[in-house]
Amino acid sequence: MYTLDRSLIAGLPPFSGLSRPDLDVILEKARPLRVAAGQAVFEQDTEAPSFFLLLDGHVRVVKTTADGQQVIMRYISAGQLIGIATALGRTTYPATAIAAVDSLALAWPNEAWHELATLYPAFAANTFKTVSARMEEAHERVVELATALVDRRVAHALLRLIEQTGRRTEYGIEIGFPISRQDIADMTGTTLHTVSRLLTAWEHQGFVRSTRKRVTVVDGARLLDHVGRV
Amino acid sequence: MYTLDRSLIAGLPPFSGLSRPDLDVILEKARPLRVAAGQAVFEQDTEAPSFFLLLDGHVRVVKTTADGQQVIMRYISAGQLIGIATALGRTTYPATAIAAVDSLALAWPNEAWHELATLYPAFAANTFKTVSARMEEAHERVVELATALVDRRVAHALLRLIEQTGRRTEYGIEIGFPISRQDIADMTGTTLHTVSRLLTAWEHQGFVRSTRKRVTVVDGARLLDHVGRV
DNA sequence: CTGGTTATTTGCGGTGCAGCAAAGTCAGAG
DNA sequence: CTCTGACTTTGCTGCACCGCAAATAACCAG
Repeated sequence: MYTLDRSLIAGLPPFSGLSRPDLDVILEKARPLRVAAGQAVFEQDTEAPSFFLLLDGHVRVVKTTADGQQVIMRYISAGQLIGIATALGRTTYPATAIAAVDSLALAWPNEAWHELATLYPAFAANTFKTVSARMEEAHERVVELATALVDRRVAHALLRLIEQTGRRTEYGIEIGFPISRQDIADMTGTTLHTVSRLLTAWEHQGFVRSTRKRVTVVDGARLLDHVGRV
Repeated sequence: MYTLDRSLIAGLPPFSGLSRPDLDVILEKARPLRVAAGQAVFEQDTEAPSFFLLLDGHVRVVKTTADGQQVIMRYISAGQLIGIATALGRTTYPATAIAAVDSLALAWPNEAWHELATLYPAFAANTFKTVSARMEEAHERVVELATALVDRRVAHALLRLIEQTGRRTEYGIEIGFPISRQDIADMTGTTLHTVSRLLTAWEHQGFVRSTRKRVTVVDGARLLDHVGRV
């Protein structure tokens, strides 16, 4: 058993601008959901009955193509909404969400979204901002995939990850959850072999350090400069 | 001089669900803008004073990278909004918009968007739908760029274009505006040379026909099947 | 501690596609 | 009609990257 810390939730972006009583009404409708590492929060192309707020942990959102290839669309950290299919007018999830570590989420039934969106304009506005931001991120990724070489794409992916989830360590900034070479490859449209080769090369040059499922960026600026050359 | 055909505009997606008097108020605030083929409607990274509705013609939305490479994000056809930077909370345009043919647009000052969005909920909701749809398109493109080979990407691009703008002709369905090999390359992250080679190969096989800046898809189904094989 | 599973490294050969170069083709301006 | 610039085709060469294979290396359960 546990109790929700409402004051923590009140500060999260999806609910910014909402009054405390309003928030209580909203939280009333949610149920907590624990997800073990490696387990799915929801699966691509299945009926979408709920949307979620990640309270703790890290979740990767993965699209699988018809021929089985996987692409990691994004990593979700605590405080972010996920699986908001209903807000986009969909009835199925467009991707699978897998917990990268043991995670805790709140789940709302879809009906709640529509109630909340009409009752609390700030909530609808926040969702719109989120969707806008994700559209722009996706556009930037399209540009990068269409124009940049693999080393640049992988470097950018690492820098984005440490920006979103990085923790200071003795040697630099470490990505805040376990991530394999395969995962990084699935984020950047390459193979685990190529990622492995890049990481070892960069480790020799002192830009990064890595062990099994852990990556630390020692000097992000020099890494970016390194891959920047034509 | 010309007069707006309000009944035509009333049927366009961005304004669906709005009453005729409401629409008149909205149209009052717009000014017409003619753009010759090859001219920019707006330019990337410049101040965004207005948003636009394309009434006639075709416009391509292009992002240019720091090192000068171009990526065509989308083609806009008549009836679609464009340059809605302000709706996304931006003050500059994230891309350049170039008329592919002589085109006609309506331009509204940004202030109008915020007025309209608050006065007419249906307008805001339509915009949200548009942004959601573009986010999903962008996600699909990320997946395709990350997993599919060039021939598949080019084939898909052609099929999307004929779906959006195709006109029946004697031999098949022709893309509704002039488009060069370079343009197709900029849509799919490849080079004009590769596109040229693909088109000639496909022409020999009877899938497409093409002349200078014109592409006709003869048999889309067989083309897709052809590039689908591993 | 030990065996088994999962993740990583690294070499080698193959290939999809870019880049360069040059010729050919078409359209519009004058 | 012809000249000029824009577009397209096509061959050749090279390289970035993938795919396969096999050897470590790290973690986990019992």
